[in-house]
Amino acid sequence: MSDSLVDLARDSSAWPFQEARDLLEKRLGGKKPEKGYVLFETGYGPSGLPHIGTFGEVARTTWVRRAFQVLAPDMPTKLFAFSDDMDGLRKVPDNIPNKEMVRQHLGKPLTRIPDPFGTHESFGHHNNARLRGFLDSFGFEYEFKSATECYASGMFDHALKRVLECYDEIMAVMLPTLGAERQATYSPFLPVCPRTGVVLQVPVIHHDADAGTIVYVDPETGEKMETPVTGGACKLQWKPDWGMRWYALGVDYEMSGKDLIPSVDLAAKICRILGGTPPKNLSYELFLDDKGQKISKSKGNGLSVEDWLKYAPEESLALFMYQKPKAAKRLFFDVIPRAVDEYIAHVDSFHGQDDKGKFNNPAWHIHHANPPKGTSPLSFGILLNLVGVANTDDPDVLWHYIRNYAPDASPEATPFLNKLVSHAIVYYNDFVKPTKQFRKASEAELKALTDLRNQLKAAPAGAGAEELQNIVYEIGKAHAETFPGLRDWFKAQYEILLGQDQGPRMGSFFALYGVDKSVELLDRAIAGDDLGA
RNA sequence: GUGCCCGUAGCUCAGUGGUAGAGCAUUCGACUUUUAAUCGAAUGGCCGAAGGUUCGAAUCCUUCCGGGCACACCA
Repeated sequence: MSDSLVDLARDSSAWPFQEARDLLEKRLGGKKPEKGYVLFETGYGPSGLPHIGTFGEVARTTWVRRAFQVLAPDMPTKLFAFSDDMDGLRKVPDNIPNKEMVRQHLGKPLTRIPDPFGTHESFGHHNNARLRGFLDSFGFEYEFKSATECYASGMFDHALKRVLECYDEIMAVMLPTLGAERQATYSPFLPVCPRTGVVLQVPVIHHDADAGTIVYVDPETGEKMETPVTGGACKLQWKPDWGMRWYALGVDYEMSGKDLIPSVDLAAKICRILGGTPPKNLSYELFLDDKGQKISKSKGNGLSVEDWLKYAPEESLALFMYQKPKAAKRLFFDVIPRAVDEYIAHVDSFHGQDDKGKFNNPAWHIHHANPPKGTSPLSFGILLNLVGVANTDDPDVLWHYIRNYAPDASPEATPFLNKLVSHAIVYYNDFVKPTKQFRKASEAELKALTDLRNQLKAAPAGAGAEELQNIVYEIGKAHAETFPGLRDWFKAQYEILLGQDQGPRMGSFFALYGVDKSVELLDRAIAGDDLGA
C-alpha cells in the first residue's frame, strides 16, 4: 500500500512531486545526505520586509518538502529560513521612522544598526522578528537562521577558509561577470571595519590562506589592515556568500526568481569550487501587474499579502501560488475571486478522487494532504454579485438572501462561507460602494415614491416580502403614465434609493431592510437628501 | 546577443500521448407579475505556423512567427 503510494507520487505530474523526484534521484542519488537530513532553504534580503513573494517562496518550498516526504518517508527534512541580516544597509528604507538616525549607520550590518522602531536589539533583529511573525501567521514549519549568528559563531569558519584557499579560482569565475570598474576593486571578502563597523567594499591587496587572513587599506585612514576572514570579521559578497552557504550548510534545495538565474549559476560554480554540490534549484517566474509590468516594491504596483487577505482567505492565495510557478502571472485584484472559486472547486472534488487524483489536486498540497470536508455551497463570484445587488454590508441581511439559495447554510454550519461573507462585504465597501451614484427624483417620480412611503407606513406589522412586493407593484401600475413599463419604476427606485442601476427584488429588500428603516430612507429621498453622503 | 515563459472559444485561462474544456460574455428558456441573482440549454476553437516521432499529438522533438520578461552594479 505505502509502496504504491510512493509509486503514484513518483509518477505524479504535479510539479511539487516532480521537483521532489528530481531532488531525490538527481541531486541526492536516492541516498540520504551524510549530514543526516535533506535541507531546504529560503533566503531573505536585508532591507526587505516580508511581502507576497516571500509567502510564495516559502509556500512553494514547503510543498516540495511535503511531496519529498511522501517519496522518501525515511529521510528527515529541514527547512532553513535564512536571513541576510549581516548585509550592510545600502539605503534608508522609506517606510520606517527615525530615518535620520538610521542614515548615520548606513553601510553597517543590519544587526549593528539600532532599531528605528525601538522595539528590538537592532534593525536586523526587528526585521527578523517581522519575518518570523509573518511566517508563523501562516503556520509554516521552518528553522530560522541568522547570517550574523552563523558568521559570528564560527559555523561558517571552515567554509570561509575554503573560500580563502580557493581565492584565485573564485576570482577567476567572478571577474569576467563584472564591469571594468568593479573588477578593479572586487573581492569576495568584505571586511567589517573595526573602527566604524561599516561593511567595506575595498580591494584586497593580500590574502594568506595559511594564516586565514586578508589585508586591505582602510579607505579613510590609508592604513593597511590585516583581518581574519573568520568569526564575523568579514562578510562575503553575496554571490560567493550564497555558494559558500550552500557548501557550509549542505543545502539540497532552494528556489529563486528567474531574475537570479545568472547569480544561481555563479553561486553554483563557487559551491563546486569549494568542493560542494549546489542545491537543486527551481527558477520561478516573476509576478506582473494588470498591465503586464513587473511588480516591484518601489513602484508599488501589484498586490500585497495584506491586500489579498483583506478580500479573501489565505487558502486562495496559496492556490494562486501553487498554480504554474514557471509561468508569469498577473497579480492584481481581479484574480482574487477566481482563485477563491478554483480553490473551492478543488477542495470539493478532492474527497471523491483516487490517490492519484489527490496527489494532483492542489488542495492536497495546500492542506498538507488533509483538505477540509466542506467549503462553501456558493461561489465567491456569486457572493460578490449578491452583496452588490443586495446593497448591504450587513451580514445578517446577506444571510437571509443566502438561505434562499442554500437553506442549510449558516455561519456555524458553513464557516468557510461565513469567512467569504465577511470578505465579500469588505470588497463591497471598497469597490462597489464608491461607485454608487444617487440621483434626485423627478416631480412625477416623487409622487410615486410618496405613495410608496405612505403605503409602506400603513402596511400591517409583520408584512412579508410578497405582500410588500405587491404594494410596490400596485403603485407602479397606478403611476403607469410616469412609468410606461414596470421596469422603469423599479429602475427609478434603484437609481434613487440604492444608487445603482440594478438591484434586489424590492419587496424582499424592504422586508429585510425593515419597513421602518425603509420609510426613513424614502423620507430622505423625498426630502431631496443626498443618500450617498 | 543569451536565456526563460506564453500563444487553446469574443475575453481570462485549464488541459504534459487516447472523442477539445471551464468561468465570464452572447442568445433562448424557467422561476404561475419588474430588474438582478439563481437554475436549465444553446452558440462559439484548423489548439500561433510548418515539418518530424507515433496506431494516435493541444500534449513529445525540430525550425520558424508573434507577444512578454530577465540578464551592469546592488540584493
